[in-house]
Amino acid sequence: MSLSTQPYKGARDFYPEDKRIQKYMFAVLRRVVEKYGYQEYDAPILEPLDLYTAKSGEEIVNEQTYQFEDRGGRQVVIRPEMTPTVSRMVAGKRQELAYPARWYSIPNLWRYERPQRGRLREHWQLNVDVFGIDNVSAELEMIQIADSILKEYGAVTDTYQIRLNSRKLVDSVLSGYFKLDKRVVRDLVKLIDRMNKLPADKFKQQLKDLVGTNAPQITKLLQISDITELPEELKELSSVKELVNVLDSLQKIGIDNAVFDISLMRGFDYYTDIVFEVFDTSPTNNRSMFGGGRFDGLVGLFGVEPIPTVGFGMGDVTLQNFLETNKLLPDIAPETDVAVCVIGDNYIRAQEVVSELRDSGVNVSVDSTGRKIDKQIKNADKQGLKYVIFIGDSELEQKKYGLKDLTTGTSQVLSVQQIIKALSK
RNA sequence: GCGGGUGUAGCUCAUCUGGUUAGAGCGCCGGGUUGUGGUUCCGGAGGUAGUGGGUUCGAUCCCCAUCACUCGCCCCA
Repeated sequence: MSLSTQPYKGARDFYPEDKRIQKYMFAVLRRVVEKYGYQEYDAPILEPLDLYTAKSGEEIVNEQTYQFEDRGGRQVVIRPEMTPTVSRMVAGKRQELAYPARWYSIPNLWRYERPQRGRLREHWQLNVDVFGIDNVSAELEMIQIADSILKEYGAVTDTYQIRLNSRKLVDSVLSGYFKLDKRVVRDLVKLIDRMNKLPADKFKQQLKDLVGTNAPQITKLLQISDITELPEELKELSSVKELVNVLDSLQKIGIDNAVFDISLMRGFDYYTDIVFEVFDTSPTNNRSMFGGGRFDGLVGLFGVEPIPTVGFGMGDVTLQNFLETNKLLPDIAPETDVAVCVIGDNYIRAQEVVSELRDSGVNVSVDSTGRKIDKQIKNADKQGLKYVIFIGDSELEQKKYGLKDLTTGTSQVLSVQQIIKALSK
């Protein structure tokens, strides 16, 4: 029986060509987020179990996380999300942080479930959070960042859609306006969340079972596509006014693909107010690429005064699907700039030239195999390198070396300094 | 956790309703005389058909189990 070469179920190996793509994707994320004044943090991949049981649903923690008992008898979880961790960190230094605190991270997260398109067991997720802002400028900034990220990749606005809703609004409507029982509200929220996945008649039936005579009115409400279509009495709610404010502001700063979606719920209980998601509009990736919202209560779970927080997360798997579908991933060159073909027994003598190149910031790999030149060139080409340099007896004597561009097939004979110049542009 | 699909060479796939030594393209390796790849020509290696069991004179093909991949459901961080 031989060992399998496959990576663990639902997790990916990153061969150099894959890692290059990831590096590119993350570089864009970091660049944009840092432009907005966010600072990077990190934390351990392991957390104590009760960090999650304190605030998430039982099922998620018990059935969808990797847990174990460590040698000291502690219940440990491999982090399935970053939000509890960052809340923990902020709570821990609550007194000494400068607010608003703008933080980001790109952690790898694990969840135990069946892999499918856009959803693996291990993924990386950009987490962007701002702590200490209690007005909608924070929500606005989050959406602006999300939008900037996609634009930085070269995405055009009709390939994605930003959807907004408000937990407060939904709550006011269902418990206030329709006077529904708390338990009914909770079930209804879950049902609405699945609205677009259920067949229309099935949804209708379940809705009727849940809310009885209110069904026609709720159905009507769910069909609203623009926030101005809400009944007049609801428009007076502060939650509605805030949403209108955000939507208007987005228009003003040039983001015109944001819409109100009263059916948008998001799975987590910890959201307290405005929530948003960015959807990939291509039919092959019918998923939200990222989502977030306001969760003012989390930091307070650690026994300190609560801090208003808005944040969002964005997974690398759905993002990569989006980028691939829209052909937004460039060809990414390897880290190595040039391969040196050593001709004859000159490996040691070539070192001086190689060092000079490296000292000038050129990434150089040296073929020390001693095999024929055509093999050496072929190998460099296969690795995706753009240049090779030939170093043999005559070159070392004349201190001039052949520089060959493998993409064009042309070559020049140059001094080391000239090579450095040629490679630096 | 539940359901559908798939599993033949490194990769993409053939093997026509079960029938003798399972094929192709690409890739890989070697060569076309000694210091320049990608084209072309010649040659070559490589598969116990995911794994285990069953039916059959005979199984890549049918049945069961199992594993993996994949799509969807549940759930969604």
